[in-house]
Amino acid sequence: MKIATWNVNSLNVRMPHLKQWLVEAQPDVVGLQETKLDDPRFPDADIAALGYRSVFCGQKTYNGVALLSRVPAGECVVAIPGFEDEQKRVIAATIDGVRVVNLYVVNGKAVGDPKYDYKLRWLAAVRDWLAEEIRAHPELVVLGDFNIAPDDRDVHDPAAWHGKILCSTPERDALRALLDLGLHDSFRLHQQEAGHFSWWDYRLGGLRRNLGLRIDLVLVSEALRARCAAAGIDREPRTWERPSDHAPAWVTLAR
DNA sequence: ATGGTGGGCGACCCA
Repeated sequence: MKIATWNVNSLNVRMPHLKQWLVEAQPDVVGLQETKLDDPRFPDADIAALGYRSVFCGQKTYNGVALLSRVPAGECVVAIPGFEDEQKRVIAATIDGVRVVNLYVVNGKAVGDPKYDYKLRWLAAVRDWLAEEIRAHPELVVLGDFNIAPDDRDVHDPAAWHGKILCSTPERDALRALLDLGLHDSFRLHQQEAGHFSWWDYRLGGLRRNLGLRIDLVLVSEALRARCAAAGIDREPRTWERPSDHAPAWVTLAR
């Protein structure tokens, strides 16, 4: 079972990319972020033609998340319980017996910005929610655009990024609090090397100069850890014409 | 040099 995450930065623009990548990568489950489509505009028929069911929770212009799956998704949840939030950033469902939570974590803009405070409050609410989810569903995958680079190996220039947005200690502590629920960064179960990234800024020739961060993660619960056979990042779609600024990240779970 | 590119929308906001 191959499970992936991809921030597509507008599903309208990126449908051709998504199609090509689905054919090539053959994932069983995909969490999408930044679809930027309200629900009536979600292209579920086009995606069904590619062999995937869709559940989705979107809004116009900003945010928007979806889960695509080969088999039907059940028990779908589209908000953090008990947390007032206008922004469509979460969708969870049970697929083939695995609970999958797809997050589009708040970017935060800059340390100290009001959006940064919202990011930390949002992550605290997610932590409380996931504590309940992992209790109810021990076989849990939490994936998405976390907008946090877990440690300095995940940053092209740790000195330049030190303390900055996506790398600050409170953000990393908030991610740590999620991992402390009993989740593992699947990529680091298989790869310890620095310099593997999932996002490159459109500006400054970010991809060409490899000015990247690894902020797109697939976390697996302890109960799934032994089944986690491989993990990786598909850099290639980032090199295609008119790409998303993010690359897909994935994990395969053995039966 | 506090820049730059991209998406969506509608003449700025978000990343």
